This record gives sequence, structure tokens and C-alpha cells, in this order.
Amino acid sequence: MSPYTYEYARAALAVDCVVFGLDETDLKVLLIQRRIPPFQHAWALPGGFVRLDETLDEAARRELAEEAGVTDVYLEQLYSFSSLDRDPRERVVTVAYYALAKLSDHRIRAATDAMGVGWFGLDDLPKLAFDHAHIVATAHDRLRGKVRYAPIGFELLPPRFSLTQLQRLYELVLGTDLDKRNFRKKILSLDLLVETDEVETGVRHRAARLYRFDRRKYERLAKQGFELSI
Amino acid sequence: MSPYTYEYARAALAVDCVVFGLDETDLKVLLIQRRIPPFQHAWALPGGFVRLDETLDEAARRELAEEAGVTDVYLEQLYSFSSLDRDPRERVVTVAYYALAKLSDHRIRAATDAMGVGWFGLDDLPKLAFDHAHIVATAHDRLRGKVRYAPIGFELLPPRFSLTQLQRLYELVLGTDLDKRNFRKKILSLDLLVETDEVETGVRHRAARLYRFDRRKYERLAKQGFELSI
DNA sequence: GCACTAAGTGTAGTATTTACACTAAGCCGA
DNA sequence: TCGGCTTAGTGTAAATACTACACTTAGTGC
Repeated sequence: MSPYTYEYARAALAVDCVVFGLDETDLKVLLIQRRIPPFQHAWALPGGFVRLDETLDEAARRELAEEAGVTDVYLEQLYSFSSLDRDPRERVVTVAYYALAKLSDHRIRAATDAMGVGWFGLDDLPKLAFDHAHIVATAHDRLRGKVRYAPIGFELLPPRFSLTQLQRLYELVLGTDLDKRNFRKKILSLDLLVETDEVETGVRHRAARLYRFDRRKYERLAKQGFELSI
Repeated sequence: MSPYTYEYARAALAVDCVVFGLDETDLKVLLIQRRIPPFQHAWALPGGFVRLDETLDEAARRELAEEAGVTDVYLEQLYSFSSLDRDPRERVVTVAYYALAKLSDHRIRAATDAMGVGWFGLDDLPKLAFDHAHIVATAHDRLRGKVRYAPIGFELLPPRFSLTQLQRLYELVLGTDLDKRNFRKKILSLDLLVETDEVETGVRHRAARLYRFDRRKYERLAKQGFELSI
């Protein structure tokens, strides 16, 4: 009947993903509505049990695609959560991941719309299943801590972005206001942004110049010991 | 016979610990010699399987005590490793931790001596079992990244230490030389070290003043948003 | 062409970081 | 006790980075 037997009791192993997305005005988190107990109908992080033939990273990507329609995102392991009572059914240890999705990418928007998932502002989350609120808070902490020392913010923006968009990103993630001139000076002095010949469209004021992040150059410098700091 | 049966296959879940210790001259890692296959007689990280009635943190502390005699150390979760073939026996996912031990504490020294564990310089590691070399490298990266932004270096030093000891710690962890006067200026300007009325003993030159870290004050400031940077 | 909106730009003052070398203190052995 | 050895402990000047701050420019829409 249940063909898998072991000499010692084993916890179930799961992954859960906190997907961040950047709106025009907000940093958002992707949530799905549970269809089955426990916490039926409650909002929760996309995730599920790890199979024996996949790594944790693979499980996280699979669950993201299956449950939320999210593919091709920046994904990084966050932390493993193991409270004895975090799942009322049985002992489940979950390895949490966080992902950064380009909400500007229509494929992401379309796929998540089709799956009926919700994007919630970080300060506007519904009650979450399990310990998922705690996981989201941990992910936000990690994002805040990492965004200044690694070029991960760009994963939330379209490939070409204005400096104002970039500044707003940092302001939202860090939770502080930044001075426009000082921010531009600093970010441009890194010499990692390339001015494109494109400008913003669809705005009813002066259009902003668009830049792209020179990842090649960053990788080269990083290999030589360069440490980003914003 | 094997009383634990499940509907789906489950990976075994383990913890492994990278314990760092600071010597007079070196940053060391604690290793144990395996008594059973696989990798019998090879050096490995202390660790073992997680029980159903304990969290990952608890499992890590239990294994540290059982296998290495190490207790009362700073312990923090590092990363979870899940390559399909990392254990030749079967699928094992391990949650790695790193710990910072005060090698100056005679209890640590005595207990690890009694257990026959080895302390190896980071640049002088033997061949390690499983993917443990990879785990050690990851732990060193994390320590290097964290030591400048969190007051964790003190966990490697005795409660009272000289500024030279502290500087050597940073130099060993970061892998760079630091200027003595600039280091002292910066570290003292944080106003988190308290000068004690004690000095170094047992040296055949001028004895250095000993300081202690004012953890209370740090916690207070941290709660108010202060961010350490060294 | 006027009103509106956000883009884009410079400077001066302050704080931080860097580079750098000698004197002071304590121990030891002759 | 004196001389030699070893590490502790200290200041300054130049360069760099950070901060605060306000107006002009470009484009859209009425």
C-alpha cells in the first residue's frame, strides 16, 4: 500500500517560495489560495514537497511553475524552517526560497493571471497559512540586506529602466528616501549602467532616459575582487 | 521490522556543522574522523540525522555535543545542500550550520581533545568526506561576508581581548592586512568596546590592554536601527 | 503658448578613509 | 642594571566620499 518504509522516522521535506515583484508603486509578494486543507482557502506561499529525483532548487522552480506559472526568475535559497508544529498534519521541514520576478514581463503577468494567483503589497498581506508570514518577513529582511551589496535589484526591473525606477526600487526595498542627485551620482559613478538610446514611453511628461545594467562588466570586476556597495 | 512507512519516498534529513575556532595564528575548522562507511576513516564535519522531535537548530547542537563535545557556541544556519549524489548510500539532504567557538575557553579545548577531534587550518584541510569541502568553503564565505556587518567576531575571542587580537581576527577572516592605527581608530570610534583594567599576561613584551565588547549597548543601538560596519 | 509634470543637473561643506613612522613599556638575559 | 628585543600605542595631512540643497529643461496635453 505505502511502499516506502524506513528504519527511522523521517520528516517530510518541502520547499516554499517568496516571489517578489515590483509594481509602479509597491513591492509585492505572490500568494496562492490553498484548495485543500489544512488552511483551505487561506493565502499561502507557492510550494510543495520535494521529490527524490530533484534538488531543492529544482523543486522550488518546479513548484513555482506548477502552482504559480512563474518561470525564468532569479531564485535563491533563503532559510530552512523546522518548528515541530509548523504543519498541523505531521512533521514538515521546509526550505524557503525567494525569487525576484520582473512584473514588467508580460509573460509573468499573463501566467500569474491565468493561475489566479494574487500579488499583495508587503504591508498589505492577508492572513497567511502555516508560518508563511514569518517566511515572508525573513525574505524581506534578506532582500533588504542583500540589495545594497549585490546587483539583484535589476532582477525586479525590466531590462531597460530609468534611474527614477531604480531609485524607487531601492527606496521601496530599503524603506528609506534617497536624494535624487546623490543617488544618480553614486549609481552612475559605479560605471555599471549603460545609457541606451531609448527613452521612457507612454508618460505625459518629459521622458526619462533608459539604462541597462552591464552584467558582463560586473561579473568581470567581481571576479577581480570588486565588491558592490550602494 | 521497519515501522516507518510513507505514501511517497522521503529523503533523509541531516545537519552538518562547520565549527570555526581562532588560534594564536590561524582560523581553524573542527573535523571528526568517520568511524563507519561511507568514507570510513576520512575527516568530516560533525553532523547526523535529524530526529522527529527536534528542530534543525536542536539537531545541530545535539550533534555538536555528541560528536565533538562542543557546547555553548554561537550557532547559525548556513545553507541546505541537496545534490542527488552527495551521499552514496541514499538521498540525504543536509542543512549546514556554522558555529563560532572560543578556542581560548578551556572547556572547549578539553572536550574536543577528549573526543579526538581535529582542528585544521582553513588552508590546510585534509580530503573531506561527502561534499563537506564545499560546505566549509560556503561557511567561510558567509563568515567573511558577515563579520563586517555583525558583531560575531567576538564569538571567536575570549571575553577580554586585546585590540591586536581583534585586528588579527579580522585579518584572518577577511584575508587582508589592516592598518593598525586606522583599525584602532575605527573600532574604538564605534564606542562599543569597553577598556578593562586588565592587561595581557604571559608575554615577554609590553602587555596589551584588554577590552570587552559591550553587547548590551550594541543590542540597544541595533534595536534603534544602528547598523554595524567595520 | 501655457500649464503641468517629472527629468536632469552642480557645488560647497562635512565626514570618513587612507597612508604613514616613531616613542613607550615591559621582559629577559648578560 | 643596563642594553636589547618585541610589541603596544599614538597623530596628522591629504584624498575621497557623503550630504544637503533648488533651479532649469524637456515633453505632453489642453
